[in-house]
Amino acid sequence: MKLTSKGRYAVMALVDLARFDNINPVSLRDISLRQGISLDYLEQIFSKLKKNHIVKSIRGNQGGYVLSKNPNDIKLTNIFHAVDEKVKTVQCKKDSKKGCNGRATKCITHNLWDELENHINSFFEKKSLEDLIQNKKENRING
Amino acid sequence: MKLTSKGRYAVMALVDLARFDNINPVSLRDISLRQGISLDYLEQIFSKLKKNHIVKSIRGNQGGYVLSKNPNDIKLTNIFHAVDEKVKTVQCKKDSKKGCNGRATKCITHNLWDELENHINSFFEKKSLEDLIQNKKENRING
DNA sequence: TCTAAACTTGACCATTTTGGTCAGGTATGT
DNA sequence: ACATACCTGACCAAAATGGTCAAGTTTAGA
Ligand code: FES
Ligand code: FES
Repeated sequence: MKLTSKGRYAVMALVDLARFDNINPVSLRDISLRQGISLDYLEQIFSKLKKNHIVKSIRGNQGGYVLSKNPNDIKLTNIFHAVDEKVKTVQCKKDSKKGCNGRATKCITHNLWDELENHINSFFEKKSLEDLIQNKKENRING
Repeated sequence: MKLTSKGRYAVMALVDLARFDNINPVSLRDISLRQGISLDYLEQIFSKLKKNHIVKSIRGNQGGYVLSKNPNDIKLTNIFHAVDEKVKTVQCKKDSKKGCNGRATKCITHNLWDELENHINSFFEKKSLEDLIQNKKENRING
């Protein structure tokens, strides 16, 4: 079970973006340099974030991206959903009665994996971008 | 983030095994047929389970595998650890002060991923094989 | 108006991981 | 002796990952 870089980068980039308080658009180039993420890869990620209305783009010189919502309204769930980072504990479809590999029934551990999936998703539903900035501020005060 | 088949199969197979109450050894062939898992693949998995003292093997005719501990003492953590199914939310080493991709410091979201990892692992530490058999029995009574 | 900065799109690709298969063994109960 | 079942290790195809590369389009500002 591992978290892919795409999901991790998406959150990192948005936290970086959120720190600038939406006053000026932030260029991907800046995020790329600060966070050490390939610019080309960031472009792929932000294209998806934009399609999912998490960020807005401002084209042209001095352009860049801004958050399109309040950081409190952007949950990790939304971000992960936008970049196709899904939690998958099973291979069989939820709505189907069939099991994995096309077997006739669900397997004996099926409930367990459902529980696990819910357990993980609940973490993503609770955390918002705001929480991550808060932590940042706390860290700055404490450190 | 997905759970690999290896981890899923390991748990499935052990639940199957645990249902037979350790009286007679259970052959991988039987588990393979009942659970729909390739025999050759099961052998790889059980080799690791054996090395980690989760099961014992009995060779020869009428041989097979038995649990080497009480189902209550076998947590999902132990099983996953045995088959190298790890939870990895980051790429950087925990003990190192360096960040991912060999960067000098940890990234701004590092704490978050640590939290996530702990959140997931806590699920695996709580659940034992016994819990899964219990559920099975309950299901049989209720259904 | 021209140009550089920055967004946009989509094809492409090397490496790694996954989820196995295959071909041989070896041990042991009957 | 022979069938059953464990054991070992090599091998492999397909998918996912984590990008790169090329060729644009849009717009601010000189
Ligand atoms: S997880 Fe799909 S059938 Fe059990
Ligand atoms: S996760 Fe490795 S540096 Fe942040």
